[in-house]
Amino acid sequence: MSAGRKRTFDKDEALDKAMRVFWKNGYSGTSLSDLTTELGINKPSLYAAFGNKEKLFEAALERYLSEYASPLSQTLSEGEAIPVKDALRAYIYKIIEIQAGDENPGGCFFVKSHCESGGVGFPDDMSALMEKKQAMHEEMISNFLQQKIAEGQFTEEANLKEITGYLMAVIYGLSVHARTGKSKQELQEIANFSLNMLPVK
Amino acid sequence: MSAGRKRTFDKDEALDKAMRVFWKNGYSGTSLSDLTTELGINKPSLYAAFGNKEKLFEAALERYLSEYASPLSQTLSEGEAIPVKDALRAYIYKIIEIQAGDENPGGCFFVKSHCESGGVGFPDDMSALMEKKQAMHEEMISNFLQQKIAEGQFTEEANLKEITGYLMAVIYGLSVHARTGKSKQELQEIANFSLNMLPVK
DNA sequence: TCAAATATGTACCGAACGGTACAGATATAT
DNA sequence: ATATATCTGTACCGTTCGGTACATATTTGA
Repeated sequence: MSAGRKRTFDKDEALDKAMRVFWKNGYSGTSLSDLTTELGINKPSLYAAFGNKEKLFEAALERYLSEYASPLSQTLSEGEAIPVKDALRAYIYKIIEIQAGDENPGGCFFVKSHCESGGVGFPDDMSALMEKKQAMHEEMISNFLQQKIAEGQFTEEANLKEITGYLMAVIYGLSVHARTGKSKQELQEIANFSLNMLPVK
Repeated sequence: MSAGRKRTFDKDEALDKAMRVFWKNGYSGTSLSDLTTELGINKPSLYAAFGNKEKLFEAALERYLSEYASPLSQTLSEGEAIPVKDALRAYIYKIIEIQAGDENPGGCFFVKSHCESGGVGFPDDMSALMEKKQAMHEEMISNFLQQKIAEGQFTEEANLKEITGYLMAVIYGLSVHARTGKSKQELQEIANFSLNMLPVK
């Protein structure tokens, strides 16, 4: 073990708190004071542990994706034997739990960041990173749907690109609805309505 | 006419520019320097004309709604004799023109503001105002759909609240898609896909 | 035991923030 | 013509911004 004084806070816990602060306030809307107050540490400790504001934001976003997005994606890839609508319903219900859960800020951290992306205060590197993550998410959904199409679960005229874009739009839309304060139940109703209309045999 | 030196800039033009700056960067992401630079005036002139940053933002949001949202709403209310899908398609196509138009920042100013709402840097009064505007928009769409249901254009099991929530989700989702850089054509395909599945007779 | 290494708290940095005082310019009303 | 009203430009206000220097407190390895 290396020499030196021990850190008095849990780094992972601190990152989780930082993620929630950014999730609630956005990158531009969050100050270092907001962070140090919420994390209960002071600036030098924060900088020693995470680099700077931009790097901390990036770490927070990565954490959000690995903690929330990736496990949900597994829901889809594991649901191979399940009818496509049921798999998607399970997927979207979990998303709703996150975005409308009382323990979290409303909505989706990723969507919120997308809305900030491109602005003058938002780091260009981050915009580029988000574009990449966005493409990965789209590809994941597309792969899942491709497989279901190959399995013959969709009707013949179903178009992969359209369904993918549609599903992402619905997910994005639910996220904004969640941010505006819609309840889990309302979101679930909308999700079911959206799924029931899919061109599935 | 009142005495005093004349204003050297067009107030309406300045407000339009301010709207676009906020639209691109958000409330927290926009500084007074950003505004004075873009508007080509200095701070005392800006304050004399618009009050302060918060009031200017409010005026910009109101302008966005009256310039873009309200005329579009008229598209719907005028389309009384038109089949519901065609009316909605015309409505959403116009939205797409705005949100993916090269002359504008990407996405929807209102959705972007909703994502900022509730954050520490965002004025509470503004959050309250946006909630009101949001409710008005929802009611407008709901009224339109109610009428179409009354006309018998939807199938019997169609539920007003669900369709309204669904349509708003689709519109929100398209807005986020637009912010991530999707082309007008892609957005139109997604819009058509979304509309074609509606439970219309 | 003591030097090296790491974390902490205070106190500070220059820059940018939102906002304004004030002097000078320019218009109208009388 | 002149008093009054309004706008403009400069220069500044106190505060907060993101970020850091430095002294002190702990820890480990030798």
